[in-house]
Amino acid sequence: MAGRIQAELQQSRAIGSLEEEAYLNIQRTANALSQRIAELLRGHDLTPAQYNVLRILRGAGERPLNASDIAGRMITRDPDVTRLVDRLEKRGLVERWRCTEDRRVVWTRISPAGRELIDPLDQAIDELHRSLLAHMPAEKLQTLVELLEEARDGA
Amino acid sequence: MAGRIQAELQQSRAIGSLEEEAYLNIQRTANALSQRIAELLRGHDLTPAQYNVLRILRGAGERPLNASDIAGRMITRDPDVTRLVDRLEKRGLVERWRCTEDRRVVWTRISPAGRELIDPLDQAIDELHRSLLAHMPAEKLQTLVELLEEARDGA
DNA sequence: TGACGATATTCGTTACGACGACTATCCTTG
DNA sequence: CAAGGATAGTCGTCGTAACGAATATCGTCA
Repeated sequence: MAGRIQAELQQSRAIGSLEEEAYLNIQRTANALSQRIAELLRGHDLTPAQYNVLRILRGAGERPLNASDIAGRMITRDPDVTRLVDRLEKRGLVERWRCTEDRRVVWTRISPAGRELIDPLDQAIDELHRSLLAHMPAEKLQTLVELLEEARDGA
Repeated sequence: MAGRIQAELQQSRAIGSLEEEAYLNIQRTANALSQRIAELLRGHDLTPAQYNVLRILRGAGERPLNASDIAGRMITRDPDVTRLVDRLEKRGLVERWRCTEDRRVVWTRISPAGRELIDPLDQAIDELHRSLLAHMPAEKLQTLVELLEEARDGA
């Protein structure tokens, strides 16, 4: 019967596998949640990627990081980090200088202005994270985390 | 003790809430899985968004869709559909013509070439979807789907 | 020392997705 | 029928993320 309907609609994949349904649900959920984060950050003229870089740099404290370090802590490739940090430097949120011992590397460090921008944001982001999933009991969240980790094992 | 370490590293949010952990896991998993899909499609010179549009159009059969229809079935906004379909038209994968009754709307339909491109792809995509999550029993996938749906309820 | 491979970054390009603004067309309503 | 609002689509712009290629520098080893 389902096959009949599928043939008529010419949508042979309309009713997909459980695996596909899981895939689509992961994508939709990731999208819905990240939009809310982006929305909050937009009010402070930051994109999620920029906020992410600033947090990574702040996490390193006074110790500067190079592009590969930053890329390694994100999912991003080195080439993209350059331009991402370019924009942050242009706004004075990070400082960059070339390493004198190894002139190939460029050190990057968060600036005081960068800190001033993201420090007050932490609490808001943390609260948003919590509130987005506050309707779920901890036990379910724990299960969700475990299932997602397991899901990634195959990819 | 944990607070001590956090203070030293200046990473006050490094050890986040369970909600944040869930959020990050959703993002990472979505990313890991969609990369594999994109990889497969790249071999056929299609992006995920393009494949998505073509499947939507094929699903409509002979009946053409306008930009709002297409946008409504994706997460995408109307303005972006225009250019997305522009590229598909340039490659002859879709046909577009202006509606005569209401000259504001532009009908879009998948072309024979478009069908020929995606028809053989369906099986490969379906198999990839399955194989990416094949290591998880159906029961866990079902739980995952339910938890993700519940997670979205808050956003 | 000089050639060669490895490493770190930058540059060029394309596509996507978000924002807003603009145009064309239709529809209503006075 | 004309004015104004609604609708459908397009255009301009930016930032991100992917690809590959190019450049600069370093380290090694013959």
